[in-house]
Amino acid sequence: MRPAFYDRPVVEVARELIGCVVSRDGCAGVIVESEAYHHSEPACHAFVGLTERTRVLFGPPGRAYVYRSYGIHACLNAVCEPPGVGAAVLIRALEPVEGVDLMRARRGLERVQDLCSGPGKLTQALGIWLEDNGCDLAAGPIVIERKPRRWRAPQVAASKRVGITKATELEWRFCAVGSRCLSRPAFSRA
DNA sequence: CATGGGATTGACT
DNA sequence: GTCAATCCCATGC
Repeated sequence: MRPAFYDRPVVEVARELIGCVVSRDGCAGVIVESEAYHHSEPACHAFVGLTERTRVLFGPPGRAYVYRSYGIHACLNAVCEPPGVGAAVLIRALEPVEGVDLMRARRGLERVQDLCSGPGKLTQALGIWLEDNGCDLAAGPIVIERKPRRWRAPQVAASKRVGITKATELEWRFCAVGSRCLSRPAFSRA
């Protein structure tokens, strides 16, 4: 989508990204899990302010923020809200729809539900790495597009974010109810 | 300049 | 259930 889609409150964008499609170089998947992060709360990388690492987070909406996690993995975010506001949606899980065999080769696994069911897994499956940091999500190489018809109105559950130690009370995680490709089961409903 | 800690995953007890 | 891998960044001395 165009930058205007992302130029809104990050929690709103996180919810609406459920059902949208992420693609890169022939591999694609439907977003089934997302989380919102905002510079006003300490779980967000942008909480520390503008640094070299957070430059993209504070930049224009509609760009990819890709960072290294635990020294090993890459995680993909969509930057939201106007320039000067550090906010992004972490893409946590996809349901594979295209390029499944290439994803299997990259992951070294067979089962479709194991290919993209986690933030580090989906970047490996799609070939996303740190070089993609800052790329325009409308122009690529990583592209996010509107929902396919069958995903028009997925039932979405809200719950607490996963894997963080600060601001754990916020229910800023969103899941497509019933998907078998979530990183963890969805709990509460919204 | 040294150090600690991750928005995780997969292998192992 | 526990735990190591691995490295960049932010913090503190």
